[in-house]
Amino acid sequence: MRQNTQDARAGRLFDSELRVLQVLWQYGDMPARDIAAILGEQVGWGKTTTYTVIKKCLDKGVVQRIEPNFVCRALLTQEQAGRQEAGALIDRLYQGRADRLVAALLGGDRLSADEIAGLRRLIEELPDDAAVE
Amino acid sequence: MRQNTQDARAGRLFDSELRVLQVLWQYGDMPARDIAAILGEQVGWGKTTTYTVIKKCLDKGVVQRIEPNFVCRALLTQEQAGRQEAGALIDRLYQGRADRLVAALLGGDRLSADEIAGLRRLIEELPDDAAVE
DNA sequence: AATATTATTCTATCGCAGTAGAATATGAGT
DNA sequence: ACTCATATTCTACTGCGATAGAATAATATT
Repeated sequence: MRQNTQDARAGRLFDSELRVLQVLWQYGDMPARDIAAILGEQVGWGKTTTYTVIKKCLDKGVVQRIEPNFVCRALLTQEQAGRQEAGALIDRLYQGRADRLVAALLGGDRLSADEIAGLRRLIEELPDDAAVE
Repeated sequence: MRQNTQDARAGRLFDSELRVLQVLWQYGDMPARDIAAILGEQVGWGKTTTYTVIKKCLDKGVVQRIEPNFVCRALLTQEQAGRQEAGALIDRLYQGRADRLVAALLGGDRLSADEIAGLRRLIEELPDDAAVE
């Protein structure tokens, strides 16, 4: 019997893969062994764990392997990953309407006054007719 | 060897549980057997599956059982669930900064012109000093 | 009350994300 | 070329979310 009857998230990134990507986003291209060192220290992973997860990222096409030295390069930007995940959340919990998520955040307590001010500036600069669909 | 080295999501709702909640949000309080009927049709679940998932919701405290007739009531609003999930996403991918998520959405293509206009109105009505932290 | 039907629980299977030990390959130093 | 150290792969275990069959309890029907 199949799992996840109708899977909404296609190329979902797992937490473990995200950890690898985050290292690459933070430090740029980097040999696998260094990633292992960093994640070993940051989250206590054994080095084989890191290599295994990197492998999955390679298979999934979100990381590229460059020789020599098993240098890893993220093929997905942090922005792309963020949008992708946000999109999945919006579909799962906000009936596909991004504005409802934004409204929920504006109405919640996760935004400081400064942040709201920044967003206000941002949204005022946006052209009225942006992103016509 | 513990799994999920440092789990960011505490009371996370699983997709299956969300399905049950969504039925309750949509139709209001409802006997388990009716939920099973709906989910059987909507997503093809066997009825025992529904009962099992409902049980988990009960254990987790997000659904309340009311007798007679095993009536289920959501103890978590859709808004609460949405904020909770959004918060997890923000922590996972936006360094805990909600405004970055909003900015990403504003910069993306998930918002129509109408939606942006609505948000602009919303944000303009917000007091400058809302949600001081 | 005996029987049929439907509701509910008990318990189990399955697949996958997370994790890593042991085996192997690669390179450095002599 | 040989030894040692380190890098990389191979393979496997584990826990849990998803799913549901079989057993039991409750209710309706005759």
